Amino acid sequence: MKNVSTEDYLSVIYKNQNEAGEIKSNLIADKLSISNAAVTDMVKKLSKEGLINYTPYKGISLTQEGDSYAKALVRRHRIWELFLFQIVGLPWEKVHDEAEKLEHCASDELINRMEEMLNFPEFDPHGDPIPDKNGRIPKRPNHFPLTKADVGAIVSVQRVNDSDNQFLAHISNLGIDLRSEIFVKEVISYDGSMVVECNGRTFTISQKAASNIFVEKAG
Amino acid sequence: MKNVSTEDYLSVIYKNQNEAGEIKSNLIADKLSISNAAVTDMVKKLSKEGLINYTPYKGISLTQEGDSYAKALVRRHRIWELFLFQIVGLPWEKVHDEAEKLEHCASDELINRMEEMLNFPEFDPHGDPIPDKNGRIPKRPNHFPLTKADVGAIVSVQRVNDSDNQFLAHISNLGIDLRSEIFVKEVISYDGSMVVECNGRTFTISQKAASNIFVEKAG
DNA sequence: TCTTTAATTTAAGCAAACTTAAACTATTAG
DNA sequence: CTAATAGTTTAAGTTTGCTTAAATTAAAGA
Ligand SMILES: [Mn+2]
Ligand SMILES: [Mn+2]
Ligand SMILES: [Mn+2]
Ligand SMILES: [Mn+2]
Repeated sequence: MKNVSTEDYLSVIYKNQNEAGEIKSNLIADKLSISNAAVTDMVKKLSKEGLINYTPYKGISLTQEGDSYAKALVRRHRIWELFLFQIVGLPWEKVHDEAEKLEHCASDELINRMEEMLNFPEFDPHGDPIPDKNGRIPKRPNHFPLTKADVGAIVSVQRVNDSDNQFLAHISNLGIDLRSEIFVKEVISYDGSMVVECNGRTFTISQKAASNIFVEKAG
Repeated sequence: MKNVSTEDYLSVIYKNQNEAGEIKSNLIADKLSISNAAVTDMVKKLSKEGLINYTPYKGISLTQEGDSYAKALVRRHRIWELFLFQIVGLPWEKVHDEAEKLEHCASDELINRMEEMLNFPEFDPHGDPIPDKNGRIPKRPNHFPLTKADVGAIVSVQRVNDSDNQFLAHISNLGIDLRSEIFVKEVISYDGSMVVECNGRTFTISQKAASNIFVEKAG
């Protein structure tokens, strides 16, 4: 097992790489709240350790080894999140920060045991996929932001953006949960907010919030 | 919350202080597997931070503040241990090492939630007391090593030494658990080993093992 | 193409927590 | 009471991961 710092770099790279698998050093610095110079330093070390590909002034990307290490970290993180949510009963806006630390300090045995307790789940409390022991990532039907749903449609929540705790607490408060069904009654053209019905209650949801909720057409 | 290193020092001091509340720098170095020089360094810092009392060449002891911080750490550690044992189902020889890391990275909220799930327990899986939120430590009836039990006596296990995982796995294998009742049938004077009955099975237990099992007379 | 700007790297330095080796104190034995 | 020894501290140096400021490279606009 690598140290916490190394793990944080790998997981930031993994989560923020573009479609081509590349990331700017800039973005890493941003996400970790450190200077660019520190990133350059560390990136050299990670490269020497064979975890990333790096050519100065060009790009940064994960090697095979770095990628599978990062995938294992994401796995740990999401299993912790689901465990805290489902077994311990923490609300979904609190599990991420907790998991951010716990992911670095549980043995594989404990992670696997929790996975078993949770019955080998495919998705975390925010709807993000959990890689299995072999690094396989569950696929999911296409989903799109709630803002793209048509008036009159009934959709079901598949995933929510887990990067803003206030947002999570907010929609949870409105009664929106993973797998909730939402009936789109009206879209206010002025500001893009939506009038929806969910769990028998009708309320308005802002465009900003709706854009962070991902849904599929309800069958 | 202090950093991991500081926490490790405090908890080693707490757990290894003598009756007068003092500890040799020697012992700290030993327990943390680092040099004496490193301990001297750190001990100065902790002293400056008001967590320990320190006079060069004399003694090291916890201040009020250091003591209550250490107590909170022990609380975290033991709640984690019991949680892993009872809720997650890890065997008692595995919970200590896991808790050793987890104790540094769960929020108070999570610890308190686990405590609640466990119904405000008083003792960890090895029979060690769990300080409550206010630092109060549950008292327990007198207990003594199994080696001191008389032939013919029936005793119940109150606590086991949690510092050796092999020992824990061994006695667990023999069927000895916390609160097990043990009937002392015979003591072999040659090597001090004991023939005992526990859960209907009769077997021999070495003096070494028996000396790490603490019991009280069964009522 | 040349110049301006933005992104990135290099240089120099710092703090934390270690190390080994040497110097110092305290304790204990003769 | 002195000398040997055990325990502790100081000195000097290392590694890791960071900082700011200066230099370099790449990209974009005129
Ligand atoms: Mn998360
Ligand atoms: Mn998540
Ligand atoms: Mn323990
Ligand atoms: Mn214990």
